[in-house]
Amino acid sequence: MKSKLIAIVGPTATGKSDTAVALAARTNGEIISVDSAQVYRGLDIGSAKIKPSEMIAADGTAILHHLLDYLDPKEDYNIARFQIDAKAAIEDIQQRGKTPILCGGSGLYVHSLLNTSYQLEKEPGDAAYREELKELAAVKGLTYLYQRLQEEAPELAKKIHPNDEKRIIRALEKSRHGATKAPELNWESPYDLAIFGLYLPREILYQRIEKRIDQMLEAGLVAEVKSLLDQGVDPGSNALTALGYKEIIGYLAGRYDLEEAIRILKRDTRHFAKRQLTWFMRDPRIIWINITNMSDSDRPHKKFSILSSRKIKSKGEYL
RNA sequence: GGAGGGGUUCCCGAGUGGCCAAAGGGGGCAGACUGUAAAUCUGUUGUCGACGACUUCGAUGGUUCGAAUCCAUCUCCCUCCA
Repeated sequence: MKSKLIAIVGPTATGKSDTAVALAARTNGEIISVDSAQVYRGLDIGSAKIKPSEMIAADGTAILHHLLDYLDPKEDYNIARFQIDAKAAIEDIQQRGKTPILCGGSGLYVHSLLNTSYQLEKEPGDAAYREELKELAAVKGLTYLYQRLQEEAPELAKKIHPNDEKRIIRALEKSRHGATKAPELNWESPYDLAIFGLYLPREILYQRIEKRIDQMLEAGLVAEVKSLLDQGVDPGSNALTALGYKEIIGYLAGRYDLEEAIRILKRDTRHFAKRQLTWFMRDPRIIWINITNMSDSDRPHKKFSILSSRKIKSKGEYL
């Protein structure tokens, strides 16, 4: 018998965090953040991390959050580590008799938890070899690497575009450790699963994104980035290449003015939201909820009542 | 008032007689995605009953078998001189 698990997904700026808190309060749940930027300490404003005060539900229940703020921004991170950490958190929550609620917008990370085909432990990483391949790409050209991949692991090469350096290198890395082909995608979940997607029409979504970015600026995003830099975090680090950070860094480095940085950040965030949408729309298990006509104040409640009463519109219905 | 430069597809910007529905970039839209994923990469972007047709390169008229490209007039913008 599979154990129960709830997930709240959707593009950025749709109010996933609030919804998850409201839901957790009613389901005796704890929240696991599925977000590649919010794992870092000090990335608060730009990553739109939930504040401690917001972790208290309307009825006063304090909701526990996992996988937030547990990494130094100087550390590198990856999906394999995330999978281990998140699975441990899920198990921990379940053992205490609570309901794990996944909440986040990193599509790949969500997949790695909810699809049995993601057996990352079978595909070890090889940092040294990766560096070597990067060198090779720079010296001999990407085409050379791609051809090498085609010879070594044609099945792997088939799924990768010749321009996609990161994936070519990773595939070569896998091939060296015995992989010959990519795993099949499936929608089989290890859990008794309910995934809810928060949906907003594109136009409204984009408005909310812009508004949220303006608020981040007001809340001191520039100062946050400066402080991270002052702490010696490398501008090219994993943490600082996140949205909201790399754009402000460009401004601080004098590559353009603040106005331009904001423009770029808004644009990049729109692009990101689209990618998130593309990712989640593929997943046939997601139950989509159109939250257009819910105001900010009643959103958590309404969202919750929709989720709990199961008066849910399916993807097909609202589209 | 005089001299010069320029108005190109959503935007920027190339194109100086046919190979131009028009390079390139941006933006938009769509997609991929299994150890950097808020990353990386791809496709598409005048209209249509669509291996063809139609409309487009400030406007109008002309030259030519053929024009975004040449000529004339008009119009708007920019620079310099007065």
